[in-house]
Amino acid sequence: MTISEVSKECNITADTLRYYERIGLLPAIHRTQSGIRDYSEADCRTISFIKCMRSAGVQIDALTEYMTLLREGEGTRQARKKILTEQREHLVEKLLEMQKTLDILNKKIERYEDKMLKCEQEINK
Amino acid sequence: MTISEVSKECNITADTLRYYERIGLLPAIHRTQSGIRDYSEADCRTISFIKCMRSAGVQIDALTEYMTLLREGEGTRQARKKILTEQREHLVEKLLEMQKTLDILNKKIERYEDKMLKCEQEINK
DNA sequence: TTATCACTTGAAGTCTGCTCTAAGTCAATT
DNA sequence: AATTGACTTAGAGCAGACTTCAAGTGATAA
Repeated sequence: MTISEVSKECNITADTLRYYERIGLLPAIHRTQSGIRDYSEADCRTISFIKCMRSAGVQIDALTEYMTLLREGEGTRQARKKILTEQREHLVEKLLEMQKTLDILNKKIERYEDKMLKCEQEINK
Repeated sequence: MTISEVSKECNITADTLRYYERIGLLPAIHRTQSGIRDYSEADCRTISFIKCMRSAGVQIDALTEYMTLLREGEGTRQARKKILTEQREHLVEKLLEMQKTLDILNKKIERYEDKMLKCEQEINK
């Protein structure tokens, strides 16, 4: 697959894909004779995974570390698992915090609704 | 309250507090004769609210807009409510996305555990 | 009185994560 | 043969959100 195909399929710009490769988040992608990137199915799955993690706020550094270990093979399984569980913890923490914020927002919005209702009643008296 | 007291209480650096004031997210804080910031209880509540929203990823721009409207008074109630409900929608969206990511992470970690278990069994044969 | 300390300012610097530009290559169509 | 269009590169630029710096003020403790 060419960069633009992957870009469309994964909804990620070509610039970002090249950027990810440059910083080592993606491996060196296979090229055609003319030097054009040719992404494999596995590359696509990797990209989807990265996109998912990034959209949830997982830092590029952590992902890069994980991907690097993955390329290093079997011996790094423990280390990879550790990264994933760490990131899971961060995620859970963030989720709780956001839940708390959502509660506060809900209450605030409710108060706005109450106030507006009262105003209307005042007008219709 | 001085900037350092607020800084400690709200767990936000003095630099950030000054920065927030400079960009208009916080109002011009009352000063002592010698020009030192003197935060009120209301200021503190505002700061706590901002901190909460920021930690959930609400953009400074949206908060600034909200705070500006708040200072403009009663006539801006509708507009303020709109901002809050918009931000709530963003939050809910993000929460769902993160939940999805968490599921994927959980599955991936599970697979690591399975594999490791199998390896152990292999060794103990 | 001098040193210390918390505060002040405006501006520059930093970090993360892209995003864009300029200049060029290559393959395919007109 | 020339044009089109998708690709390539290195490197610059940008947005958001701080963070640090340099230089200065003003109150208080030794």
